[in-house]
Amino acid sequence: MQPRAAHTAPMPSIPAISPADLDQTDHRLPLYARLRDVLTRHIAGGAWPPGEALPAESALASAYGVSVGTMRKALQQLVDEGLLERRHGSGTFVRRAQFDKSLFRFFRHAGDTGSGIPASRILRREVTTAGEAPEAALGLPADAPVIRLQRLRFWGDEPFLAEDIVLPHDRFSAFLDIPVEELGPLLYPVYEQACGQVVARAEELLTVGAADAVVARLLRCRTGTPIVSIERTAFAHDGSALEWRRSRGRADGFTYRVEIR
Amino acid sequence: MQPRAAHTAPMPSIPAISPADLDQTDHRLPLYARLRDVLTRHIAGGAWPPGEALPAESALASAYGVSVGTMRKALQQLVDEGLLERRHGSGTFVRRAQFDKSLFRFFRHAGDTGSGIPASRILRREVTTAGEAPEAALGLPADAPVIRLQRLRFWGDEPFLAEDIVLPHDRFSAFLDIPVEELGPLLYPVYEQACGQVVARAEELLTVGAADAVVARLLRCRTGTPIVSIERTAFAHDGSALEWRRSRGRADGFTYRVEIR
DNA sequence: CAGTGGTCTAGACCACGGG
DNA sequence: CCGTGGTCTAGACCACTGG
Repeated sequence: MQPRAAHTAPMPSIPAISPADLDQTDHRLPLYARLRDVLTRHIAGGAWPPGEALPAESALASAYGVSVGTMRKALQQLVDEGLLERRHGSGTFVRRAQFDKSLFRFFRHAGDTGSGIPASRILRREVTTAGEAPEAALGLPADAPVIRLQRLRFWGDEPFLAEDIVLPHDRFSAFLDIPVEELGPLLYPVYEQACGQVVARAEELLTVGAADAVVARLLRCRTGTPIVSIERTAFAHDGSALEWRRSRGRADGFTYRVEIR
Repeated sequence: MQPRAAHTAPMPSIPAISPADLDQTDHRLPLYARLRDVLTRHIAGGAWPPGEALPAESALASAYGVSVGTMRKALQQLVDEGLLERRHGSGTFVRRAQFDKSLFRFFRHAGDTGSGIPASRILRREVTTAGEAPEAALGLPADAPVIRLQRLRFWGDEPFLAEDIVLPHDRFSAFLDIPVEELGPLLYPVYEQACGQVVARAEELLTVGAADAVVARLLRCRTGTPIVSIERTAFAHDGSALEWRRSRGRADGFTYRVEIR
């Protein structure tokens, strides 16, 4: 999609909505799906500030020259994907901090409040070729270039999670333009805004093992300490794999909550 | 598969559909939601054999005296819940074996195939009052009567999972009429067919701990062996809690897979 | 109160599947 | 070919929110 560089000017606050936007979408898709994609692009581009209302569905419908019912179907899909929130009587809103909720799960120690985002420090960022597990998960050939990230997360001063993150270099080359110091604790918004890559869903695989020497040093525990490992593969709307991530933390005090539907 | 209440007569193969069915639903709900509930009841009652088609949406709509669009919305909700499957050009079908897929997650040991349902043995069934964790999760008063089930699951001869299951006695009294020997490995279909309770979603909470004496005996391991515990609370469509369940198994060889949306 | 999203209708046309 | 579900339209009416 539209990979934007790190230094672009802020978006205009009044988004340019026009029926011509539809021409930039896949003509084979149904109209509501093309509307959904157009709106997704506007939302990802920051056209409407999170927390503020979009135009009314009737206004959007006439702006794009479609019926209200069709626009409703597009909007509803975005609600299902977690991008929008609709409030009866007041309007349609861009959801903020969606990543905390559905695509973000943490190790939690007994004492913490469970709210807030832990601090993180990036230990390394490099371009290499992926190992076996990541490349299989990302569907890449054995020698494809990838961006590899090593990160450590903290509650206060205590490291509790060691992360290895792997991104396909092709889609994420713009990610390398961003100084490591400017990366905040949340990466998915960066993927969206810098690389135009939107995470739609993810799979996680949990296992329990023992700390090896590297992990033990990072987490300040002994080799052999019980460790929980979470391998996550994140996917785009089209089903292609965007990111592979392995997070490891001490098993004591570990808590993982899932909603199943 | 579908264990039906022991003494009931077989269902009629031609379901009696009539607009009067709607009177038995909550009048405060929107029409499509009431249609959804009516259809759920028919499906749970076995009105349409799994794998065979329901009447066409237009036929259903006129049978209930509603418009096609409204009927479509009801049917779509059942698709989202996994009860139905629609195939363009051929029809609407009751899905079989839905419980394997979304509401069923297992401990898996390295060697197993990952397919199939493990055998299970029920060790105890009794009516008591719940402990602290279950009663809080079920939203019951401290001294409410509950049905408590202790169950052990096997891969072949090897026990790998010890389960404690708690059900509110009020809703599940019919469950006690079913002989323990007739209970198969899947309980949710029994809840549906014997007690009319349909599980719509669930929450699971994973933690890692050590085996106490009781669990160690059941799982044939030493006290203190690392153990994974999964606490699940299952909810009905109206949001009320139906079942609390804690499953514990050895941490080595443990695997848990989740899809996040 | 005016404006928003939520429900429901009635119908047209299209795309797919199987006989 | 016919019957199925999928898309899209145009509109009426209701229920909720906020000033």
